[in-house]
Amino acid sequence: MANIVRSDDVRTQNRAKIMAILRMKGSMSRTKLAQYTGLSAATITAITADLLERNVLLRKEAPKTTNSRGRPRVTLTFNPEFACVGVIVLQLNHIMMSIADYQGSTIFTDEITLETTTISSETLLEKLAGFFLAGMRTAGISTDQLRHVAVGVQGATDIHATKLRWSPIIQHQELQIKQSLEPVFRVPVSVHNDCNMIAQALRWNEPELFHSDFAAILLSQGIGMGLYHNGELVQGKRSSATEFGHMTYIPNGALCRCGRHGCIEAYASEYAIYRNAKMLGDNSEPCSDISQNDMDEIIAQAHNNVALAKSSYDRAGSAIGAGLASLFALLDPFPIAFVGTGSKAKDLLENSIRAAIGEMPMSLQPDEISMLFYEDKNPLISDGCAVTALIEVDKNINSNNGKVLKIAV
Amino acid sequence: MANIVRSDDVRTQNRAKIMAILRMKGSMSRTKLAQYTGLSAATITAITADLLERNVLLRKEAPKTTNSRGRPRVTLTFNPEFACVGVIVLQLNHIMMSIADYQGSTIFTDEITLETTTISSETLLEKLAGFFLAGMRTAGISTDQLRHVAVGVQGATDIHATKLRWSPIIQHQELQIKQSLEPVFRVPVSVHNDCNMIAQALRWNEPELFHSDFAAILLSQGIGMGLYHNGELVQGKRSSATEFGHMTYIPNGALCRCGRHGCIEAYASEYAIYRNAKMLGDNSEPCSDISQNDMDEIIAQAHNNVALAKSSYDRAGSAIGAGLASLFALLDPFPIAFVGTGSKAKDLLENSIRAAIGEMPMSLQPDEISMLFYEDKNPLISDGCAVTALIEVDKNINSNNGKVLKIAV
DNA sequence: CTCTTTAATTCGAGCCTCAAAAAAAATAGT
DNA sequence: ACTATTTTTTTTGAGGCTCGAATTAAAGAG
Repeated sequence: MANIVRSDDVRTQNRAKIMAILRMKGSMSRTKLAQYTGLSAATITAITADLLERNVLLRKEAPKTTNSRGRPRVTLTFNPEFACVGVIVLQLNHIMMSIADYQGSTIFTDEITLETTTISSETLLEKLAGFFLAGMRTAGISTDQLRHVAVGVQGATDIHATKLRWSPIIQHQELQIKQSLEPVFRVPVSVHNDCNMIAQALRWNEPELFHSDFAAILLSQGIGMGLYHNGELVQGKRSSATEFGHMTYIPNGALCRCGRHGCIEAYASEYAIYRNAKMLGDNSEPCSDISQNDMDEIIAQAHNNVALAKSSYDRAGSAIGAGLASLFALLDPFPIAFVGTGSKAKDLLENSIRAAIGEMPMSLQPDEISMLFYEDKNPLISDGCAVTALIEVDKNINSNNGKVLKIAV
Repeated sequence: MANIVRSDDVRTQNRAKIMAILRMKGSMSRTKLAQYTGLSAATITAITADLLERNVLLRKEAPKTTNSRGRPRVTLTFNPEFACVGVIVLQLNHIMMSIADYQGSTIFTDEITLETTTISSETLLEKLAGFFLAGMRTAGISTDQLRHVAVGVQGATDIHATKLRWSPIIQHQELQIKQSLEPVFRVPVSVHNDCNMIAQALRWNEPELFHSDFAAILLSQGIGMGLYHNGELVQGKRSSATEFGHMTYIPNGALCRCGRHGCIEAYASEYAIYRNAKMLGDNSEPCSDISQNDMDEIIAQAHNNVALAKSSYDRAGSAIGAGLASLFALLDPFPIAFVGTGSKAKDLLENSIRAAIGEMPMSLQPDEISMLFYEDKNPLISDGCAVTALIEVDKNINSNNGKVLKIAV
């Protein structure tokens, strides 16, 4: 139900609208803002004057290319120096970090490897914090400028973006990331599923293709999904993740990493393709450390028409296609982005995916469904986290009237 | 993006909130309204004064049971005579209609049978209109009082609630219900999927059990679903229906009524259970006219441990359970209402459904999932339509400042 | 150096909500 | 019967917000 509306809620809403448009478009003049928002010029002046005074926005030097008559428009942008945000991406045996200014430009980035599976929760959290702070120091950025840190993780997070509920990359459950990092960073920390961050990044980078309704499917060790429906991220009731990989493909079928049988992941993930191509049997224990070389080799075999390799990819495609068919039955068809090393096998997968989707009940042609492939997931995850962090800062500025939100120690 | 912009939008929002609470609770005093909405007493007075003057609300004679001190509270309700709404439910060979007053009490109801499958679209639409208007005359209600007609149909409607896109009960596609009935009734007409109406009714009747996140699954000739997630009805991008029955259960499995193979419906609908129990084969043409007697007989056999009958129901339960497991992987587990004659077999289905849901990856116990069974679908569909129609009228009063919206001929 | 054009700002009107004060309508007590 | 008390509702004035109209600012055109 819509919330109570007071007079100053109107201002908050409209300011949010202006900031959101500016975030999306980068920069814009007041007149254009009035057109986009539908607000009057007077209101735009009032709101932007406030934001300019508070140093949130900046008057940008006009390009002056337009040789038209009249008073020139003044372009407004976010002030890059107003704040900065941090990104930490936690993956199997790998941590990335980056720092972006308030305009969204990355100003520093670093990564390290470390054994995530054997390490204790406490040590892992200490490492995360230490590695990020080291990056801040190297980049020469004072912690005073930091306003938010978004953490992207492989695994299921909770709906409130506070913790990692379950993940294949760590042994113990319930990694309380927000709770333990906030006292260190002294700014709000949020925790997000990597696939959702990929979807966020795609939505940001290619709004014409991916906006209201689309899915990003991550093909790697596991199978993940970030799904937007009606312009909103689809999340569970408690957990963040739309666990596409754990939808049922074959009842009582192949053994999945999650312990159940017949999940899509048990047919379409790297370990599933690997064990099928190596004839290890559908109920053999999922391998967690398959090298990229191993996978490349299977792809090469498939390209050379080695039957077993080819059929392994066919099976993976069929599993993904069947899952998509089910999803399309629920929400109608939408475009899909396949992300991650698995999409190196684009040509091996696409046909069987389309075949398995088959004809939709509503006589929708399968060819209408657009599929795009992105091999490199990491820049997308980072970008998604950065955007998410910036949006959080924007929200904060808006609701707290620009007061810097710091966490008490 | 949220859209509150102007000062009067604030009023519209807050008035909507008051009306929604009053709709839900039936009646309430101004003081209680202030508590529930969080608005100040002054604002409640202003808004309700306006609604009282426009005859939308009514001062209800106080029950006077409370022998407390102080000025007695005046209870406010919707004025039953302010308007009335119509309901038409279109099913296989069957039409129901009813009329409800503005408070939601049903004041007239009627039904007829007619061959929906053989009739032409034009004749069917004429029949619908004629039957409803005849009901209005019999009930002695002037068409001036009518403010909205909600049509509930079996099949997929479009997202704008204007037409029936596809249905097993008619031969031709794209039945333009809104377009052809509005000129006759001269009030707005909306078209809704029956399962969504069932969900709406359950949400209304039992808000403690079914509110933000739940599904209603209709078990009858086909398998339908009305799904609420995060307090909102889940709909497709273009079509209304979450086609649970057409999610894939067994790839390339049994023949479904939709023409594809392996849908849940091809295992769990009446025709699926019937053809399995009668050993007609999974690819035999789906029967559309199985009598309730036939189904009752199979249920009786199953209760008498006839293996084939029992296994038919087991299989149906497994199909439904597998579908739910997939849905739970996407959205986390939620309570389910099983509705329709199929839920007569409650005891035969529940165990195999729960078994197929199995253990959820997030270590959620399957017993936590509450399942309720409702044999009689029709009152739920009617109630859902009535509530939907009333909400439409409320919206209209709110946005058009109470002016009666009539359709020009 | 003035005219025209376009952008941005200022100002008063009109809403809306809210808190505080006032009024209304009952019961309790003497 | 009459006053005090209690609770609900209304009235009143202040403050915030957006909007349209008028005004000011900052260019190019002639």
